[in-house]
Amino acid sequence: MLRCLLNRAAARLMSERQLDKTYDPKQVEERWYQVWIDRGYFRASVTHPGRPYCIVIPPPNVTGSLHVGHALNNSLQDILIRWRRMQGRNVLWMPGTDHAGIATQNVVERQLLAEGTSREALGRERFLQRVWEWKAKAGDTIIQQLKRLGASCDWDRLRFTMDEGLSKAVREVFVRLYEDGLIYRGERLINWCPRCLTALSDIEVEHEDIRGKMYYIRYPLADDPGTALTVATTRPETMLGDTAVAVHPEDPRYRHLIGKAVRLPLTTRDIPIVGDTILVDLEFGTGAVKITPAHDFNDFEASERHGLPRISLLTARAQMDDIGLQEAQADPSLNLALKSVHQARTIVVEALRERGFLTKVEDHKMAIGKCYRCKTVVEPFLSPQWFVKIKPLAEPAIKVVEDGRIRLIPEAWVNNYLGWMRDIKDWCISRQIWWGHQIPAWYCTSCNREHIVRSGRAVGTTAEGGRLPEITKWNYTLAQGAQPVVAKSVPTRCPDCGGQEFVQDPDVLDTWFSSGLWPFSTLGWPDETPELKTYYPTSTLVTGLDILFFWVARMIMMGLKFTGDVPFRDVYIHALVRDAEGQKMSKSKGNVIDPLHMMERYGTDALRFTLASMASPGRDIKLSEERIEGYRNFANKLWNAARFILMHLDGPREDISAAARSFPDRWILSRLNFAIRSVTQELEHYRFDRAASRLYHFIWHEYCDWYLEMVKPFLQHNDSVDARRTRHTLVETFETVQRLLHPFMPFITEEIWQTLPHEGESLVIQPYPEERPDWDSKDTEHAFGILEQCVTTTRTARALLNYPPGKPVAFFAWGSYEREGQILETLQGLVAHLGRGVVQVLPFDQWPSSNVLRLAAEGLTVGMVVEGDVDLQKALARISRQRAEGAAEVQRLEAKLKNVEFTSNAPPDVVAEHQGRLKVLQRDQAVLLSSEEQLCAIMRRRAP
RNA sequence: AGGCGGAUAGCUCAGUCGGGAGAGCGCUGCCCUUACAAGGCAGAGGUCACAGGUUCAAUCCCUGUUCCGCCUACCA
Repeated sequence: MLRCLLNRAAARLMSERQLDKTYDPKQVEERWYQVWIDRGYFRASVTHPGRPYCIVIPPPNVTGSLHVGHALNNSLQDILIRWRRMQGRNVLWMPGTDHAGIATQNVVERQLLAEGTSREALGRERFLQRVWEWKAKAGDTIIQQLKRLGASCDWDRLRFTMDEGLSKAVREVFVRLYEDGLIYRGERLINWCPRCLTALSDIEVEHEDIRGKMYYIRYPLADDPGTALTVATTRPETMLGDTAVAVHPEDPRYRHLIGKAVRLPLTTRDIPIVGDTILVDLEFGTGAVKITPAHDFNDFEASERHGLPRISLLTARAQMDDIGLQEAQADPSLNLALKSVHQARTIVVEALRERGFLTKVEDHKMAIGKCYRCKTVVEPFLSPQWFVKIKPLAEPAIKVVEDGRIRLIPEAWVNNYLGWMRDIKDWCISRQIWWGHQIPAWYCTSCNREHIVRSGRAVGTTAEGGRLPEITKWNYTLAQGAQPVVAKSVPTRCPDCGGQEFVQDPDVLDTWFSSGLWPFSTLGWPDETPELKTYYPTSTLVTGLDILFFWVARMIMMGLKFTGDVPFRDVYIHALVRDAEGQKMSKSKGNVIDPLHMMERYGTDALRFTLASMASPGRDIKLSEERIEGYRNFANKLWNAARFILMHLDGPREDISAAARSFPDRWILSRLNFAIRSVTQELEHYRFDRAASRLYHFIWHEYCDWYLEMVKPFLQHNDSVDARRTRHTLVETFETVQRLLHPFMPFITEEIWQTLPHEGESLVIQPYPEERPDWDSKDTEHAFGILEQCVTTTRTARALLNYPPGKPVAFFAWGSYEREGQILETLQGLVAHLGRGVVQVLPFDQWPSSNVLRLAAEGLTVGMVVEGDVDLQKALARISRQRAEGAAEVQRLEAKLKNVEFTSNAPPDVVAEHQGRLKVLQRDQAVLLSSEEQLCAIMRRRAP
């Protein structure tokens, strides 16, 4: 015990001179990242040699904070980027942030609320100033966190979606689309968030199933109140806005009623009965459908088909609107004005019931839409909005994916993408918020006409409501505090009426409008910059599937339209990160794994490696802290391998020809080459998980568990030829390992690499390992297989029999001496070293020789077949025969064996069960095993 | 409602020629062997969801069923 402690103390003294015993990420990461930045390794230049390789970062919200989804997304990008950089490509990783319109505005509005004020109170200009201030303050956070993650972006090129350059691109795109007739303004039914007070596009609405109710309401015929049509609805409060009832023209129940009218309950209005094949499903409900054009998308379309009026019952805050109620001729005694939708429903249902119109209420499963930013229930809302006519843009975007000019990885998403694109609806791009790119549309105050210009400058404000063009009144009324700004300079003169004053549209563009331009706007478009020429189309896009439609689809459409080329070649789509239970991470559930906390605790490399190893295609990632801990241990393992190697490097190194290399050296080079080949292949196929797993297995199990163990005897005598050569291979292989692993674990590999003998100033710019066919050695790997079996067999037998660790074990092999036997003989030293204790290798065909028996008499004896074609039954028969014929010597020795018995007849079931497997039978039976097919011999320890 | 994905060890998951059932974590036993106890060695543990079919042979291919997840969606 004492000796052990002393040994450990001595070892610690020795090692502390070089590296600490455990890897401490903290003091390594910051230091190296600063060096990399200072030396400009991440800087891209169009003049760099090498084929361009470019990734544009999915820009995170400028005021956001790094969550685990970012960590995954950016770890994978950094792996690709570092790998390609080391391969000598001209690499650009373009970083940037997104202004994230609604999300950011909401954040600042919450701050204002806490201060007891509001954006309306501040007014548009001061509010925007406030957001810019917040952006200046918080905008750096996410960037610093990405740096912490090791992201090797070219930070000098950092862009923001509301930069002047990018804003210019946005206006240019808007104008060109307008000129091409692909942008239009119109009063349409859109999705409206009554909390954010803005329109949303279709995909910004999240659907959620709820248990609702279906209400059946009688609509009496106007000319025959005794007869009634019964309609079914889930939203009875909107019935006041009905402007027709539809039935199927082939429905025998109702077809004779088409053209007649019903008296709408709770109102004094008569509304027509129309025939409609699209809206009405004969099988569903009662077969009669109320048409409420201002509050339902289908009904809106039906109203277009039949030329029906639209009555909007709701205010922007989703309250019952006084004017709308009057228009609907609703019974004033109901007192619905300014009641919420929910209250209105109660009132209307109660009134219908009292007056005998409500015939039935039943449970009904239905879906409601919620705002993706604030989860408020959205309302279909009639309002003037800007739209992009999307079909002409979608068609080429479908084609490039069909053609394979853009590859989606995994391919499973192709169908999803195509299906969505083929069914795509016009894109509502106007938002009634303030934070974003204001729409470059100006209205003449005299004639109301709109003018779209590339640049417009406001020169004076007016509070005169009278000066507002009719066309913008709704928008300005809604945006209280947004003072109309009059422009006298641009456009200079209204071409239609000669008017000289203009008011800009107060709305801003959907955030995704500007991020849709990201791949080319960040490279300088619309100018023909060298960057654009060099790096566009970009190479790979790495993104989560949650923004496939929001962002990726728009980039493809915009890229094709404005550059005539695809924005990227490959789209790698990774999964969502969930918690260990598979739940979506959210702050409210409290199941968030904070990547910053993980980096702090386990090191950035461990986090990155975890995320990479879990990035299997087609499955969500269930992240757990234990997993990260496991890879922290992996980093530590690597670290200690480095310590071991450094500890043995004091001494000369000698390069030698391949032929003269030692067995362990030849073996590890062959395995290393295999690792290089597979890691590279897996990366080319975006199989980060497999690449990571190969690295893990190679480094831990092949390199550390076997190679470093095998090498120890070679290093015993410091100046020996063996030691000199081994040192050379140690450096050669371990340096290669650092390069191979660097894209995954950039920090620890740099730290280790710098302490190894090396050429060059940083691992970041070293070449990535390439295949070395001359390192391949099938023979060596075959021999290693035999060695491994011998060693494992010995250890297994020893463990199961509780055989003392230090006591010798005899080992004998069964096979042809010329082949495997000879191999084993040459590896005797290694078998002895790895198998612990004294091991003798004997050709098995001498068995039972006196040598073997002598060993057996002394202790545990292990034998195995090393050649595949031994017939078990025959072999066992031979053993019996030899014993029966009985060399006197054999019998004499056998008699001496107190506790070991040789069994010449393996039980048939044992043979059947264990044939071909390296396996020990039972606790009291030692042995023995096989190479490929055959069980070989069984020794039984007698019970004491 | 449609589409897609998944179901393999206690847990999380690999397994893309149709022939060997695997890894990590967890668990059990032994071991502080001079790189590493965040370690080493060994071990237990599976009807590859279910039912059919094709085949000499199926975790893998086909059909159907069940359960879970996701995406899309205008059934009032």
